[in-house]
Amino acid sequence: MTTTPPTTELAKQYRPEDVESEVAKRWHHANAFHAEPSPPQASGLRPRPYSIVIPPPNVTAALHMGHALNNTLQDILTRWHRMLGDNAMWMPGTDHAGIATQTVVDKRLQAEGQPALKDYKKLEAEGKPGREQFIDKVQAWKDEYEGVITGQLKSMGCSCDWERQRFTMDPQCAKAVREAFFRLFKDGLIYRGKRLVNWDPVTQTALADDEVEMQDVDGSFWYMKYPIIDDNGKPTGEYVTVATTRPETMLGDTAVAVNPRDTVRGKYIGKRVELPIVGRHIPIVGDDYVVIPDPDSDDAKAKMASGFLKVTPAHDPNDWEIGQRQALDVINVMAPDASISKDHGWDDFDRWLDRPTADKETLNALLGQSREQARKTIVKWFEAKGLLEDTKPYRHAVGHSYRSHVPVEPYLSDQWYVKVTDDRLRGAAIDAMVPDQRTELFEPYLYDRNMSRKQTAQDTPDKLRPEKADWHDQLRFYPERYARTFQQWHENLRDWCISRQLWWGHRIPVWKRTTFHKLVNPENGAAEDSRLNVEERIETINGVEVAYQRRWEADGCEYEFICVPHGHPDIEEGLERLGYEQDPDVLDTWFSSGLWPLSTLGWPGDTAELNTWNPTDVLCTAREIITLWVSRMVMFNTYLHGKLPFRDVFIHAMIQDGHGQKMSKSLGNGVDPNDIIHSHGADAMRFTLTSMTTQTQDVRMPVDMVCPHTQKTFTPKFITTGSSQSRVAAPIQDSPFAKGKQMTSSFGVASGQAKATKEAPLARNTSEKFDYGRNFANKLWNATRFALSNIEEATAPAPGGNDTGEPSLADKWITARAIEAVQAADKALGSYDFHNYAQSLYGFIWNDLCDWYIEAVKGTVKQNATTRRVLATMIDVSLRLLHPTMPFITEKLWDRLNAVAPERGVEGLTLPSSELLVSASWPKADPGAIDQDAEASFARVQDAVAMVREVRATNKVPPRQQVDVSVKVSDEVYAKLKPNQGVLETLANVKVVAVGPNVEKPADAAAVVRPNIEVYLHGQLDSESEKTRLTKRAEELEKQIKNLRGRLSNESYVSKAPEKLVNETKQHLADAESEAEKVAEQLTGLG
RNA sequence: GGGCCAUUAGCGCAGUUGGCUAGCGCGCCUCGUUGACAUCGAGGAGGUCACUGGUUCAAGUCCAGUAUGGCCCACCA
Repeated sequence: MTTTPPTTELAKQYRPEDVESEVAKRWHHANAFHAEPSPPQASGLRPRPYSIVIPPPNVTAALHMGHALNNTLQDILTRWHRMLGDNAMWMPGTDHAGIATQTVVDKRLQAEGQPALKDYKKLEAEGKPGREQFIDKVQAWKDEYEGVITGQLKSMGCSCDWERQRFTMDPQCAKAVREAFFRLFKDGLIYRGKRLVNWDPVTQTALADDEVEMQDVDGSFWYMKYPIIDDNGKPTGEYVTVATTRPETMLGDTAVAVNPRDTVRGKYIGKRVELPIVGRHIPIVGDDYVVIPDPDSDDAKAKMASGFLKVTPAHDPNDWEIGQRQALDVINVMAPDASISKDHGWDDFDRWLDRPTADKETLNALLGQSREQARKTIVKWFEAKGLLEDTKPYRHAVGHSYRSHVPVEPYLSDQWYVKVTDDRLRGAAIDAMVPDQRTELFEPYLYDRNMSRKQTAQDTPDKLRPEKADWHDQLRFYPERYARTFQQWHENLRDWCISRQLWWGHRIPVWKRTTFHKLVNPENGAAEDSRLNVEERIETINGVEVAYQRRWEADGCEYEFICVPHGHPDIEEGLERLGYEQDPDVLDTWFSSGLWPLSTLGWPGDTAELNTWNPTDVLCTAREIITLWVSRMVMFNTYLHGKLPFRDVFIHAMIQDGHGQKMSKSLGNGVDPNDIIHSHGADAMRFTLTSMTTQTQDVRMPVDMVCPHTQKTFTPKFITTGSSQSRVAAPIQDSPFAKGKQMTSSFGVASGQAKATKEAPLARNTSEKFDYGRNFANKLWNATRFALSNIEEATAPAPGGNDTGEPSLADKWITARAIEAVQAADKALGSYDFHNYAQSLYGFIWNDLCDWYIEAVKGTVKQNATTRRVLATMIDVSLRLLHPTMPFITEKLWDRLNAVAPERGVEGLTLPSSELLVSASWPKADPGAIDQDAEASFARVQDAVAMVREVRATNKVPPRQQVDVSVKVSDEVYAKLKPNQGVLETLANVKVVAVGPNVEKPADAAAVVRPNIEVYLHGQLDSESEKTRLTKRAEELEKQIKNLRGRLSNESYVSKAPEKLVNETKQHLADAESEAEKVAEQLTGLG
C-alpha cells in the first residue's frame, strides 16, 4: 500500500463540498458531540459542566440567516468549552409554536383545496373527531420541518448532542408542562379570570398579543355631550363632554371618569349622567388614569382630551381596568362578529327606555349593525340632537388581526392566567439580576397593573432589592444595556394569559364542571360579587393529590376546576364520568418553551442531567425574545427548581436584508443557510457571521440570487409588498444571463405567490458578504498545504546552512504572535466578543503567518528542522483556535497535519495531541514565553522590507529582479539586523552587498531613510520619483514635528499628562527630527 | 407614548477604561502568474469621525442638545 502525499490529496482550492460531509461523518462515528452527566461531586476531578440549550426554532418553516448566526455562536461556545476540557453539552430541539404552526398548516390546506381548519371544526361540532384529524395534519407538518431544521443545523456543523434532541410537545416536555401547571395551580399562581382578549371578529378567535399588528389609521376624535342629572334623575341642563375615537362603544358605557387631580373638573366626581340613546344612568368617577387636558401640551392626548373619559369596560382594555378599580358594571354590546347585539351581556337593554334621552327606535335600529355602521348611526344621532360638540381628525395606531386584517375587538372572555405579578415570579426574576446591572427605579412608583393601583416603592421595600451574598449565580446580560429592557418589562408586567383557543398545543390539564347556582342579590337582582366566593383547596382522589378550585361568577354559575397532575388517566376518566370536561383550550406556546431548560434535562425528575447542566451557562438569542421567553424561563426555573435557567444572556444582532428589513419567515425575505453553504461553504458562512457579530443591534445582509440556469449571481428585481411597504424580491425573475428563461424567488415560494416549476426553478440566494470567509478558508487551506508539502519534502540540512538547532528571529517572532493570538482568542470568547475573536485570528493567520512568516522561511524551511517544527506548530495552533468557528476545514486539515507532522509544540505553547480536532484540547499559551526583543527586532526587519518595497514599486522594479542594496545602520541596530539579513533579502528580493555604520551611498542609488537606518538601492536612482517621494515624506514629517512641538510647548500638557506619555512624545519628536534631517540631506544631494 | 441602536473612506463595518500619523474587508489605481493560494501577492489613492455646544492638557471616544435612518415594547379616550 502506498501513501498518497497530502499535497496531491488536497485540492489546489478549498472545496467545501468535498470536505463537509466526510468530516461530519467522522464526528458522527466518534460520537463526538455526546456528553454524559458529570459524576457526583465526590470526585475532585469532575470536569466543569458547560451547557447551552438551543432556543428551539419554530417548526413553522426552515431556518434563515438569523438562526444561522444564532446557532453559529452557540456552536462556537460549545466547541470552545469542549476543547477547554469542560463537560460541554448543547441541547437541540424545536418548538411546536402553537398558533403560528396551526395557521401555517391551515393556510397550506386551504391553498391545496383540502379540508382545512374550518371543516375540521365543523366535524368536531357534529361530534366527530375533527380535532384529532387536524392535529394529525399539523403533526405531519411538524415532522417534515423538524427534519428540515435538524438537517440545516447539521449542515452548518452544529455540535449539538443529537441523542438528546427534544420537541416542546414530546412526552418528556409534556410531563414537565403538566407538573409545572399543577404546581402553579396548587400554589394559587394560576387562576381563571374574565378579561378582554384580542378578538378577531372575522375568524372569530382570540389572538395572542404578538398576532396583533399595529397599523396607523386616520380616524377622528368625536366630542360627545352627556347630560348631567340630579339625584332624582332629572337633567340639570349641564353636560360633560367625552372624547372618543370609538363612539359605537358608548352603548356599553357604565361610567364617565375624571382625574381627581383635575382642579377644573374634579368637582363633577360623584355626580351622575344619563347615557344618550340608551338612557342608562351612570356615575362620574374619579380615576387618575384620565389625562388632564392641556392645549399647550406636546402630548397629543393632553391636547385632544376633554378631561372626561367615557368608560366602556367590555370594549376597551383601559376601561376594563378602570371598571375593576371602580367596581363598575360590564356591559358587552356586541356579538362575536362585532355587530351590535343585546344578547351577549347587554342585560339592561330594556331597563332605561323610559328615560328622557333614551331612543328606542334608534336602539332597535342599531341592533345587528356592524361596528362601522353603528359608529355612523351614533355620530349622526348626536349631531342631530346637538350633542356632538366637535370632531377632530386623529391619526393613531389600531391593532389589526394579522389573519383577517380587520381591527381587533377587545372582547370579554374567560381565560387562564399565570399570576406572574406575584413576587414569587416577577420578584424572583428581578432578584435574579446581577446587582450591578440593576438600576434604581426611575419612578417612585411601581405600577402594578393587575392590582390596578399605584403602589409606592415603600410598600414593597425589600422585595425588589434584596442583598445577595453571592453574585456569581445571578443573571448577567451581554451587552449589558439589555438588562434594562429586562428590568423594565418586569416592572410593567401584567398577568400572563396562557389559554389559547387552538388545537395545536398542550391541552390545559384542568377538568371543569359548571352548575347553575345563581347567587343573586334579592334587592336589585345583581349577582353577588364573585370575588367573595372563591374556594381553593387540595383534595385527595384515590390517594393522589389534586388541586381544586371553586368559584361563583357574576353570571350566576358555580364553576369547579380540578387540576390533575401528570400520569393519572384513571382519575381523568373518573372525573369525566362525574360530568367534568377537560378544558378544550391549549396553553400558550411560551408556557412550554419557558420550561425548556428544565424539561429538556428531565425535570420534574431528579435526573443526573438536571443536576449537571441546570443552570445552563448561557442563553444566546436575539433581543426580540427577551420579554417573551427569557423572562418566563427565569421565573419558571427559579420558582420550580430553585435555580437560574442560565447565568449569562447573550443578545446578538438581528440580521436584516439589504433594505434594512428584519429577516423573517412571515415576510418571506429569509435566506436559507443551505443556500450560502452551497455557494460559499459552511465554514465561510460561519466565519463571516462570526466576524459580523459586534455589539451593534442590527446587521445588514444584501441578498443576491443565483440564476439556476447559468449558476451566475445577480441582484434580483425587487417589488414593494404589503401594507408595510416592504421591499422583497419579485416572485418570478427573468434571468439576466439566459434570454427568455425565468426562475422563482424564495420570497415567491415563502409567500405562496409562486411555485417552483421545471420552467422556472427555485433560485438559490447568496451574498457576496461571504466571500470574506470563503477567501479566508482558502487562504488557510493553502497555507496548510504549503506547510505540509515542505515538511514532507524535508531534506538534510544544507552544508553551512542555517539549521543551528536554535529558533531563528522569525521563529521566535511568530511564536510570540501565536501566544498573543491565543490570549486574544481567550479574551474575546470569554466576553462574547465574537468579532474580535474572528478578527484577531484573521490577522494572525493571513498577515503574520502567511504574509510574513511563511514568506520569510520559504526558502530555508526544507533544510531546517527547527523551522519545520515551528511551522507545524503554527498550523496546529491556527487550526485549534479556528476550529470553533470553522470546524469542517480545520478538522480536515488536522487529519493531514497529524499524518505529516505528528511532532508539534514549542516552548510557551502546550498542544497535546489528539486524533480528532473536535476533541483536541484548546491551546495553552504561556505569555512569559513571548520574546519581546524578537518582536521588536522583527518589526525593524518588516520596516526595512516595507521601505525597499516602496522604492521598488515607485521605481517600477519588476518583483523578480534582484537589486543590490547597502544598508547604513547604527551599531545597535546592526547587531540585531545582521543575523537576519537573509530574511530581508528574501522578503524584499534584494542582495545586501554592504552593511554597517560607515556604509556610503553609491551615486546611482535610491535611498530610503528612517531614524536609525538607511537603505541604498543600487542603480535605482530616478531623480524625479525620488524627489517626489522624498518631498512628500518631508512634508509629512514637517507636519508631525509641528504637531509634536506644539504639544510639548503646551505647559499644561507637560505638567498634567502622564510622564510616560510626555516622554514618548519627546522620543517621537526626536525621531521625526532626525529623519527629517536625513530626508533633507538626500534632497540636497539630488540637487 | 416609552426604551434602544446607528451615523467614521465609494460600499459594508472595527475603534476596549479619553492619549502617537483613526483601522479592517470589498471596491478603485499601478505593477506582478516557471510550484501554497489570482478565492493571490507588492505598492498606492481615498476620511475636517452627522451637526451644535460643553468637560479636559487631550474627544471618534465622556456630557447635553439637534438632525437623519432603523429596531423593540406599548391598552384604540
